[in-house]
Amino acid sequence: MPNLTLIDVAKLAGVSRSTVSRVVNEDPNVSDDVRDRVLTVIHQTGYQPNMAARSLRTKSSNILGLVIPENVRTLYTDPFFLQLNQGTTQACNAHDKTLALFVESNEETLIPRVTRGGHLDGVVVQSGRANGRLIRALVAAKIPFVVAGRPHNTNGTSYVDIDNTSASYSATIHLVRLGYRRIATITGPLDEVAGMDRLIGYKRALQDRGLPIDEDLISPADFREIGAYIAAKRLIPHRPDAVFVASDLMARSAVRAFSEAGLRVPEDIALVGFDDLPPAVVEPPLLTTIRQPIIEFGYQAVEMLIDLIEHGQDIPRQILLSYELVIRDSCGAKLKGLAPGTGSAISNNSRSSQHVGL
Amino acid sequence: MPNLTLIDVAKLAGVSRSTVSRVVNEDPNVSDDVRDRVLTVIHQTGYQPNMAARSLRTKSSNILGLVIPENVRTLYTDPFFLQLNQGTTQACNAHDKTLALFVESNEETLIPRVTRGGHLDGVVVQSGRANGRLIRALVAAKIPFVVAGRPHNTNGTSYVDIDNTSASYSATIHLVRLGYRRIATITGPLDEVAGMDRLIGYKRALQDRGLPIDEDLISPADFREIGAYIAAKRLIPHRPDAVFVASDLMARSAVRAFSEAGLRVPEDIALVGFDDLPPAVVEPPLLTTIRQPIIEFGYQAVEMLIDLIEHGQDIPRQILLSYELVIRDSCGAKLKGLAPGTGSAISNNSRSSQHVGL
DNA sequence: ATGAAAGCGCTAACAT
DNA sequence: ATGTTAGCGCTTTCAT
Repeated sequence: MPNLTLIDVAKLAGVSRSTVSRVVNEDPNVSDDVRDRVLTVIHQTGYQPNMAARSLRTKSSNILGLVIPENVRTLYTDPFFLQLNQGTTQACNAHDKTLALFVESNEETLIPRVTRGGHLDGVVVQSGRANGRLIRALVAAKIPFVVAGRPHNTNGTSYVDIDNTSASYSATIHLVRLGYRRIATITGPLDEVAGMDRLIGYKRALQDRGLPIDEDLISPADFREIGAYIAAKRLIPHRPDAVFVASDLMARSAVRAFSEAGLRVPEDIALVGFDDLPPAVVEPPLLTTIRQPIIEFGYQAVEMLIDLIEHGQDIPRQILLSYELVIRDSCGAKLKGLAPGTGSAISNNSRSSQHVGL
Repeated sequence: MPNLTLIDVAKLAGVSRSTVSRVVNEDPNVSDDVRDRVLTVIHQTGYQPNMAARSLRTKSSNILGLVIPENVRTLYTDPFFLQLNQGTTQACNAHDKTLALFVESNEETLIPRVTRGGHLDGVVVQSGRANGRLIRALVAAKIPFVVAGRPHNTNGTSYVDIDNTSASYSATIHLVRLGYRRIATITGPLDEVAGMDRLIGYKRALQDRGLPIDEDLISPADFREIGAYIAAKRLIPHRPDAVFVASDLMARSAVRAFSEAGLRVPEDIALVGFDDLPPAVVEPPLLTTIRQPIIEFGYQAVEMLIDLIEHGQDIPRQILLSYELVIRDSCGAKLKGLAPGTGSAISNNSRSSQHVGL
């Protein structure tokens, strides 16, 4: 039977309500016997402090928001979001925070639901899409926030991300090392940070190894299946011997496009993907790919957010997480007898996450 | 710049704060010109009412909880939970409710997090597992709740479920109609309602068609892969010609067990599954199975909960949703030329959901 | 170490 | 139609 208040407990314990409050909040300035008495009453009655009243006073609710400006269906279907979510949920559990979910592709209705006063101590924003309006609204509402996963606009905001440039650099270098010379790329959307960074890494790798950058071998796409299919077809006449594809999902499309043109992967054309999500291993050829620590990623975003809430967010914090190159079949390393092992060999970047300058 | 209150708005608009409150809450007793004036100020200032204060007064937070007594990993991996979740999330969006997520397999820590006062207007509990303690805690805390998905303890509680008995009855009848006579079953855990109900439907179908119930043909399992594998092996010496398996995941295990014994599905032994989740169609033989409207299911649970919150929960409400028998390859209907069509033919129970007596 | 009292921002009688 | 007022349950000075 709850609905009892501090006053009820105070009466039962024969003390004032301030004392009960102190006990509940573990204030050391309470004598041991009084504390025991109060605690006993609390346990017997099952008293639970009223959160609304508490947050009204303290201006803090212990609730963190997870904002995903996407369709509900997308969230529960796309393995990227699922893993990101898993990480954030686990982190909230670990820190005893309540997690509120805001999933809606329409910013118009999403924004007021999130900013609607007082509810939230802070939010994690998940999306690769442009979300300038949302972020501006968050700033205006003074809600602390961290952007997780492919942030679009990063100036002055705190975020957690993969080091996309460095990862795509490694992927491309891997292909160079295997002896390929006409290395193409199928990119993500170039107006997204992740898409652009992965292209930059690709270019930089070619430059560093003295290979020419051939615009015909750069085929822009959009992280989606059809876009990648078309992009792959476009590449064929230019006879690449390898392709770095900016996501596993797109890599699968590319495999299809190539095989329709009679090109086998990796015999006729090698492939490296990005993500290491289920599409990478759903069917042969198993994809050599860049593994992102996505769960970790969601986890870190929450921890950063909590830190921001507790210690102020004047200085934006930014973390880049490391990745792994997972070598499987599509790059042809095994074919060439160059794979380090039988199973999926893993080559690490830097094991620990690296902080990046402000 | 938020952090302004009713009083600030009132001053700026030259009215009292009750008037502003009335405008915000769409009370008709406000003259048009005053309303306009206040609304203007609200828009200009970007005022948003403080939720904590509001819920302290009204005893209502507009937050619904989604309680899932499972591992976080399970939630984000098991397609059943994913779909259930999708439905609840969509319903919360549609009703402009904030959704708070509580995912934790340990009831010890889960319960206080959920009941911790005042937060929640109500919760949807998702689980097939025994959750007596959780439910008792909810009752004690006077938090309205609805159980979604295979509730264990149903006395006096409101819930949404599939009509498991009727569905398994249909599945079994389908096998009888196809001419099978030694029809076995691999069950779910018999201490769960869903597991038991599916067994009951199976038995009832055999009885109704004058077939004997042979205990040797009833092989208990637990909705898990290994359990089902063993259960299937156990069945083989008794030479069933068909099996009704209480979940698709288990059906896949059974296919494996049979094929290892040289039995082909459906040529040597027919199979009907349950769920119509991805495992049903991931590889041949495509499973004939019972499709549950799981998303709908989560959606209905939320709507029921809202109704409970608004109109009192003295009378527990209980809804059984209809299912569909999806005919694919594993039952052998096509083999026998008895399938209604080429694609997956669908036979309906009753299209609309049916309310079940109190 | 404990109690008294003020007030967080809001809504809902109750007045007018 | 609008204003006045009294709390909702809690934390937090300020006294003692």
